Amino acid sequence: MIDLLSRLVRDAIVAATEAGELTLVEIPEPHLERPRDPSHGDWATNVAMQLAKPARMAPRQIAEIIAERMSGHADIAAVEIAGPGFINIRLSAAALQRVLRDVREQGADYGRVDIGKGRRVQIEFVSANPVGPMHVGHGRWAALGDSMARVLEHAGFETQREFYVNDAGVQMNTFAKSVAARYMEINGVEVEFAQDWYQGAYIREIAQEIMDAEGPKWVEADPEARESYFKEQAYAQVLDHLKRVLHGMGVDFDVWYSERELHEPGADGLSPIESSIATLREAGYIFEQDGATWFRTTDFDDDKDRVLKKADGSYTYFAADIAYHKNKFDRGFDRVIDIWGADHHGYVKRMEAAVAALGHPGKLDLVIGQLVNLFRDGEAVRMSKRTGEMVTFEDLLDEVGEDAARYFFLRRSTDQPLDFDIGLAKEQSAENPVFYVQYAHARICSILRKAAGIDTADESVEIASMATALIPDDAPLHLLETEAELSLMRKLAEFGEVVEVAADQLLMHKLTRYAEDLAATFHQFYTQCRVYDPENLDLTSARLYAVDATRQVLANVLGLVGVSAPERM
RNA sequence: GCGCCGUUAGCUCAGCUGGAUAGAGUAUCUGACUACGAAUCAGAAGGUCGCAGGUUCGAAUCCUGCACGGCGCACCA
Repeated sequence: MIDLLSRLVRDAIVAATEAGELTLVEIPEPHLERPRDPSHGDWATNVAMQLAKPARMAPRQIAEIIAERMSGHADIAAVEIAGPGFINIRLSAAALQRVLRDVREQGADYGRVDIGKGRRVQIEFVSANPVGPMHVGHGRWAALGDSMARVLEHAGFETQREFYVNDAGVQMNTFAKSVAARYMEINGVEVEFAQDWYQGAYIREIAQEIMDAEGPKWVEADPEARESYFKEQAYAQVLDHLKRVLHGMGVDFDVWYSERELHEPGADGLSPIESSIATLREAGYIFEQDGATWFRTTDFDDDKDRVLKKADGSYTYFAADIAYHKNKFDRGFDRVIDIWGADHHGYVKRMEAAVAALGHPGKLDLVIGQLVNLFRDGEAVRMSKRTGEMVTFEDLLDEVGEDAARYFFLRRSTDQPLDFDIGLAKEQSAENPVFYVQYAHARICSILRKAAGIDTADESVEIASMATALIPDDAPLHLLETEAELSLMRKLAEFGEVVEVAADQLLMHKLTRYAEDLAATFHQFYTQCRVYDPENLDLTSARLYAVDATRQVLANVLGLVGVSAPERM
């Protein structure tokens, strides 16, 4: 719709210029926006104000000329000039009614846009270290990244979800030592447990599982052999936990990328890390100093240069991450998105430097999400990974459920810290927005069942096909003309723009906001318009048509959020 | 000390690349179910957009400075 209007405005300007009514060298791309105030119409443009200077005419006079040439189109009910020179456009009822036909025709595909044009984008998110259970912040990234993938797919991108597993660092050794020590304790052997090892109770649980499976035979084993065996066992358990929890909330990764691959020599004898450093060296960004190998990130606006290879010969985490990102681009992605917690934001500059130095400037989007603070009954829940005092994400899911968790995580803009109130998320009341939206969907299904004479308890009926059979294709939609009906259709028409903005700017909270808007608009419509009326079957079928379209769009937006659209609650 | 993010109604937050009288939800008060789901709807009240300058036809939005809060600032990951 916006494209159509934009073209109409532009055509009007071109025509007026050709007719000599306007004197312009260049025709601008008109900017259309939705006025805040509904009395200003469905769309507005300030193009007349922008043209005032180049055309050397008063904005209102230009607006008159454009408006004159726009009116008369079947999709436009009115074109008005307002204020200093705004052109307010009101869509005709016919244009809005056509939206309903689009929804019915396109179904689950309604709202698709094509800003991606088939480009391949990879989204890397969560990427929790495999040394402990997922925490609540990881849950937020999981919800965010997965919805982002869904939205980008809806916007014409080919997407891939990837989890980077940091399974190669010293932390893995610390992790192994911690588990081994607990194992020894279980077997009554006194061991020293270092301050900086993992303190969490889950370490003991992992040790216990190994104990249960294999008995005490590792007590007498060579400490190194024990550690390396325990490392792999514990790692496997944690990875399994991560996959299980993520799958439980509907998040499935296409690729689990192991950092270890980056340290393995390839066909040319060089590991990916070594060869990516070689690439940077050829490009002239590498130097040696104090026995270490450095990457001159200050060439790219970083505060200081960064070490890639330490004096002791080992590589930094950053070196591995450079190799990893080189690998991503080598795999042919046109665009790469990383979602990081705010505690890693200090890392942004150097990563951007690396991607630019590798020859892919501008292809990396770093989304920095603020952290999650858990509250229970107004009290902050204190957590520390080090001391092991924590509510895991799995605990939270068990308590509030996947729908509430995912919905709450997406409700705030990502650069806003999230205060997550466990009590509120659990509450099944109007205070809880996820129920508000789901209720609208369930209510619609109930109306449809009612109109079709189907008992609410009958779960054998598939709503969508039932509705298609119930509501005729040629329902007299021209009967839909009250304000409540028009508002509903306007809101449905907005969905594509929401997808476009969410995809373009990676703003997932637009989805939940729209979902709540649409639900509210529907509830208002419902209050004012009786849908099922045996005395007026024409109007009934037209309204059922609108109601079913609303059901479809609610299902679509909830699908992007990753939350279920229940048919009864 | 430096950097990033934030500061908007009592509370939690929107405000789309500068636009018209700054919006929702919630809390408070008042109304609406003997017809489709009241987990709903309608109305009232609630603001110095942290502070001070600047840019221009026009600023919550852009620039500068300051204040407050969160998070970072390793040859850790």
